[in-house]
Amino acid sequence: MEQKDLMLRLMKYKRVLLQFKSLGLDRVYSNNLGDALEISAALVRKDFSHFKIEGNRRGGYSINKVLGRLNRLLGDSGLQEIVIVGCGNLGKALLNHDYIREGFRITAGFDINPSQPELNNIPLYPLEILKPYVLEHHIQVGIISVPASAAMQTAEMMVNYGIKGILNFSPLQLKSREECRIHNVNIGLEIENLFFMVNQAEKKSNELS
Amino acid sequence: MEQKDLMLRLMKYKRVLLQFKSLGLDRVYSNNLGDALEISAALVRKDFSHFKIEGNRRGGYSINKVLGRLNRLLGDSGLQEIVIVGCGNLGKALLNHDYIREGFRITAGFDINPSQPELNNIPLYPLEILKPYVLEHHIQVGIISVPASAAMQTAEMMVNYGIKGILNFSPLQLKSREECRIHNVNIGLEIENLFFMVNQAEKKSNELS
DNA sequence: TAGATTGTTAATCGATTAACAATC
DNA sequence: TAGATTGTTAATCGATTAACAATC
Repeated sequence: MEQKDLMLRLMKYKRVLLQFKSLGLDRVYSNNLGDALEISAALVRKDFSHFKIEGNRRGGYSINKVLGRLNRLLGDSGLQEIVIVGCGNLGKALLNHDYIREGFRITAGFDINPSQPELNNIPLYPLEILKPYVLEHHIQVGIISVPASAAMQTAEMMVNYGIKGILNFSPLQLKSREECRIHNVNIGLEIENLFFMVNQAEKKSNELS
Repeated sequence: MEQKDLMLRLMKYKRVLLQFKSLGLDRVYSNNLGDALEISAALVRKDFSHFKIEGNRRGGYSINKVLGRLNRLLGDSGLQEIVIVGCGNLGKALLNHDYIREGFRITAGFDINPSQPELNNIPLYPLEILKPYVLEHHIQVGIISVPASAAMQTAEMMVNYGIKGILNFSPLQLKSREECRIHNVNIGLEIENLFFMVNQAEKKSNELS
């Protein structure tokens, strides 16, 4: 959890700072960032000092300076290429979105049986092409949006072809391994969790009254 | 984090136990569950003992007994109804999935301009219908799958109509409030994070060689 | 019995926060 | 200077783990 949370925070700092900047601001205080991320100002300062991001004891932090440092830390590694395996509705939804601002670009979709040759200017290939494509383009990260029944073998394939990171949208929980990090986005679990918390909150407010 | 993580673990226990059961097993050991969830066996026992879920010092835990207890804890509250606001590709993808096994059901989709009257037997309504629908059906949880530009006002509406939990798929980070829990699923952030971790792992292996 | 697994205590570990001196 | 904010230390807090006695 630790390292992952910290890095997610750095990415969030970056996004918030870019927003502030686009609003015309030059400097921020630790408590501005704390408010935006819903964390304490102390934690912001701690994070920054951990990475030698320095501010001014009166004037807070220079947005540009912090952004520069964050880009170096997060690897301002240009536009990264990713692929999507599984071009049903979910895959198409992801293909339709423009992620370029977020630092990556979906360059191809794969499906056992693509319903169309391209979508949003991104080519859709049959699954057989995945291996040569990944090898040729040195793809490091991919998205799985196939049905649960195909998820395991899809992941297997992707790992075999050398993919190092997978975002898995299938309901099947996949395990990370040494050679490949897998993040599971389990929509059902999230909803179930929301219901639980909502019910909790209700119980609590009933107790009070 | 604390409570939320614990509850997510309980849900994962439940899912894994259901799988084990469907495989014909009767009993499990703490280390089976630990392996499945990628946590330590000690944590499993701790969680169980915290909720007075008892096992047998030699024979592990009875799957049925644990499941019974988990259902009571998690609120085996029948099939819950949820709605989706935003029926573009992502919304359609979610509408197409059958979540009944996961304990809830999407009963309606809403869009400023629905492209079709129904999908997967679920009616799609224009946004004006959202308010009466939510009130009449006592909807507690909803999904936001609208573009970033519409996300904030969509959430505002939903909260006003009395929705208590939102799963937000738009790239705009929304804040939870007292009256309504919001979970953000930020795909861009997840991918960015994967790239970071992949690069980290690479660096580390380069250092070793 | 011998062996294995639970249940629980105490130890560890790490993340977060409080608080305040340094300083702009 | 007076006031405000950083940078950092020490304290807190809570989650996780190690370890082992209890016991099936």
